[in-house]
Amino acid sequence: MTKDSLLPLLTAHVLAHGLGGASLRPLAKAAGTSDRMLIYHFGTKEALIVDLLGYIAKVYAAALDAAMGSERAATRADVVARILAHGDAPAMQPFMRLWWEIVAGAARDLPGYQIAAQTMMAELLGWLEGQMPAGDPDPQGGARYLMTVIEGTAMLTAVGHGDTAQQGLLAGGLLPS
Amino acid sequence: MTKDSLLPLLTAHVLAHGLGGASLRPLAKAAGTSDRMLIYHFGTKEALIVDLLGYIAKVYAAALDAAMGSERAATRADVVARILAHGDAPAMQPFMRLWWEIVAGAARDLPGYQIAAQTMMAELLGWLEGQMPAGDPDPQGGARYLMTVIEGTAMLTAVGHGDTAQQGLLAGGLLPS
DNA sequence: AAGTTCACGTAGCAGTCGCTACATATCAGG
DNA sequence: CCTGATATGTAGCGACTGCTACGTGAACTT
Repeated sequence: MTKDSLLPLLTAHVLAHGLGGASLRPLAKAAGTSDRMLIYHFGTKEALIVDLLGYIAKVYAAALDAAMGSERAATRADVVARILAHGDAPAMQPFMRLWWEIVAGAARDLPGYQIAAQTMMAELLGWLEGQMPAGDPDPQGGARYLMTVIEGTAMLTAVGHGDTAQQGLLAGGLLPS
Repeated sequence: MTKDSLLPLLTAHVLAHGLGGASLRPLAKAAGTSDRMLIYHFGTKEALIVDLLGYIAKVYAAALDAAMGSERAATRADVVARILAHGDAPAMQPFMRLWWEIVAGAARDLPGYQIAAQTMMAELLGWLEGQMPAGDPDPQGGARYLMTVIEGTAMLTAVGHGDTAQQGLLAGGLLPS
């Protein structure tokens, strides 16, 4: 029972039940240990959360790499459509729910949240740059532009305004019609 | 001591200390009452939160109306610049921090969160529609497009990727250069 | 004047929180 | 064989959680 064998189990519990309300005893049960042992390994609940966020960021990076198709999209709209489909996949939804908790924690400057969120966004940006269509006039700037649009769409979707975002993407020429 | 006189004080406390970790006794102290009385008035903590979210949505609507300048912007980029400046104002930052908690709650389907978030986004959309430049070819779609971009920028700013979003807006022609 | 409802204080319930003290059990190195 | 570090279980601490039981003045109704 090392830290590294604990982190995947803790991640699974947090994906299912959330990060903000997580407490040591349920976390320990999910990981097959006791709260006593979690403190033994991580020292503090806060340190556990920080370690866990770092691990989740690495898992997210690996998931993005795995989802990276080798063929490039033909247009920016195709890039947007591809990544939105990826985010809408049922397998991604527990992660999406967790993501907004991470954003909320980052906005409140809780330890570890900012770094984890920045790591994941930097990873997404790199992925997007690699996905930009060949011959795009401004791949760097375009990737940043698409990331902004994509995250706005994700947020509006989370609060039930997904259709509004879709209409916006259409009006902006960012969805294949 | 009625509900309506309590809600502004509760809102102030929640803006300062967050919504997720709020518990009855600190809330009561901030409102000058006891936890006993909060339960007396609202019945349940959950009902209190739902009422509070509804009230906060109304406060947000009023704040938007008050911030609505009478003169229209000349370009879409000016609309974006104006509302981003509004969101970056120091007075708005406690609300922004709260906003991400609301989004996280909506993503987890906590009672009241979705409705409050939808109300606020609908209000913002209406405001944007009224702000679109005269002669804009597609005010409805354009407003939805700008809202998506603006919310994406807000999220990236919250996690410390504000500069990335700025570069994206520039590349998308959505910031006055 | 009697009865009813409202508004509020005090005290406390059962449960959970993060964390600790203490006792072991296991196992490698001298 | 002894010793020290690593690992784990049991019990519990004090603080806090949402919430309730109970009592009491004040106001309003009939």
